[in-house]
Amino acid sequence: MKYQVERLVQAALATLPADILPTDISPTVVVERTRDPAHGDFATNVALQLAKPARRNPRQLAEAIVAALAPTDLIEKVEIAGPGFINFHLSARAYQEELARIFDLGPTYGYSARPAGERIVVEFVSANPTGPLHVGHGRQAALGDALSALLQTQGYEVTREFYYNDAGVQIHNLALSVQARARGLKPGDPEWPADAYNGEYIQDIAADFLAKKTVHAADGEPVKANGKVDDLDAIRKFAVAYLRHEQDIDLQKFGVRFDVYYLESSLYTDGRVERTVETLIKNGKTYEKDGALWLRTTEYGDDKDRVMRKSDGTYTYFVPDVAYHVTKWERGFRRAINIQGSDHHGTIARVRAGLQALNIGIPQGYPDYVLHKMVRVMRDGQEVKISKRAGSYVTLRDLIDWVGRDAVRFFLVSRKADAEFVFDVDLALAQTEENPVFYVQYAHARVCSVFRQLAEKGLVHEREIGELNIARLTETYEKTLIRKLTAYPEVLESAATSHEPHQLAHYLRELAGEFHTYYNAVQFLVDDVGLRNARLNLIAATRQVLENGLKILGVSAPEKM
RNA sequence: GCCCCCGUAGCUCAGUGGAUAGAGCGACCGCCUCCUAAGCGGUAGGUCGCAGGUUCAAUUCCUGCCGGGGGCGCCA
Repeated sequence: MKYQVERLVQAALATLPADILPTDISPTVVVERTRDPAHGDFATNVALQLAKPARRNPRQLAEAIVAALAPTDLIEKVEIAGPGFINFHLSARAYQEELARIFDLGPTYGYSARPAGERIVVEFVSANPTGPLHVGHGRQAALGDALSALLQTQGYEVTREFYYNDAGVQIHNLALSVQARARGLKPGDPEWPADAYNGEYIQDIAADFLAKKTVHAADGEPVKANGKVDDLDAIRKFAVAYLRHEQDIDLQKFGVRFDVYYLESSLYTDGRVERTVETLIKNGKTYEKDGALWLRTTEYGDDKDRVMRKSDGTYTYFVPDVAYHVTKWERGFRRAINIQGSDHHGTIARVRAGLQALNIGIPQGYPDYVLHKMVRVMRDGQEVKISKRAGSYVTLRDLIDWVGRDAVRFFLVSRKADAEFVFDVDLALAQTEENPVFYVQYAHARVCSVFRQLAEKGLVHEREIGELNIARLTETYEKTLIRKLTAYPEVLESAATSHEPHQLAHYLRELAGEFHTYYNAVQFLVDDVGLRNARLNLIAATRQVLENGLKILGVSAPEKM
């Protein structure tokens, strides 16, 4: 709908004579939803924007624009208001057409009509296979999956990707930890390794290793333990497979699926890390100092150069990271979005610098990042900092067990990523008024209930009759609800392009609110067939939009509560 | 010291270069002979951290300061 108004204004501007609007001015028309319904449905400030360059009084200019608008039955009334805003009041017909689109498109209502077809990779979670997923990973999973779904509504072909840091020191420490547990040691013992992982899950892995069990991660081969305590390599393989499988279970419980698991170790085995380093050396972007190899990241805006190859001959973590991002580019992803904790923000400059220094045509801002702040968990009015299984942090599994998947997913995307988040377990558990998840789901269930009652009365919903009677939906709360419903495609576009899924969560909360108001104000199952079906159309459309929006967030839309 | 993010109602948070700054919770007052009261209506509550600047217009953009969080490793 917004587009239609935008195009209308644009066309009007194009027809203005040069003495009113000089031809060298090419304005970008911004049409917005009005905040106050008295100002109509949409408004543009284009006359105010143009007033200065055109050296004209804004109201005068607005009048000229309005006069040049092509006639259309989508708009009932155009007004000039305040200093020079142009307000558009849509016709009942415009709304009827939009409601019809909701029915016709169903689950795909709100999707962008433009077939972008561009491929984009969204990387998220990317947890080290050294322990259970924590609540921060949960925030990433909720954000990443919702953002991916949002991008899909805009026509992108999205790949959800998980990067496994299965090489490096932390994996070695994991193997040592399991080995120590297998030998009967525990944290605090004198022989317990210094950098070991202390969580209880290490004991579980050791026990299964000794019992010669088999584990199977989502995309790997089954790994059978040989039970030999001295075989550190076997322990490492088993422990990694074990923890990857554990993470698979958590993610599945959370309703998040990945298309690609990319293993850091593969970057070494297929020579990509070496090739990356060679290219950087060849391009003259490196130098030797103190027995280490350095990358001149300062040439690309970093505040100091960074070590690539340590004096012991191993690489620092960002080297495989650069090699990894080259594969994203080479796999045809012209856009890449990484979702990470804000504690990683310092690494962004390094990775981008490495990609630039390779000089293979990757643009400067590649990849994009969405950084999120920490999650703190409150329960019974106190912060929860530890869990039995992981030791030093609350796991995603704990959270899902406590409050259920729907609440966790909705809560974790309901705030801007860059704001700190306090997860209130008691609030999420409350199946009462103040819990936003239940509030939205309840709206959906209530519509379903109305249709069940309709069937019990032996009646059917007749859409065409409703459409003929849409003009009878004249109450304020009916108009407000229609307006809200038809804003849905704009919300999806905005949330997708700004990488902000929380916009959708807020929208759904508001939409549910408008519905509850409506529900309370009128009876739907009235004897008047025309009015009844007009109202049923409206709430059926509401149900559809609620369902579509919740699906994007990975939250269920129950028919009964 | 440097870099990034945040600072809006008692609390948790939305929002915007424009027309009276919003929601939920909490407080207070109302609403079930009626499709789920897990709901709805109303009242109260704000110098949008502080100070400058840009603009016809700043809570929104810029600069500085104050307060909170995170990051500044030959760790990942």
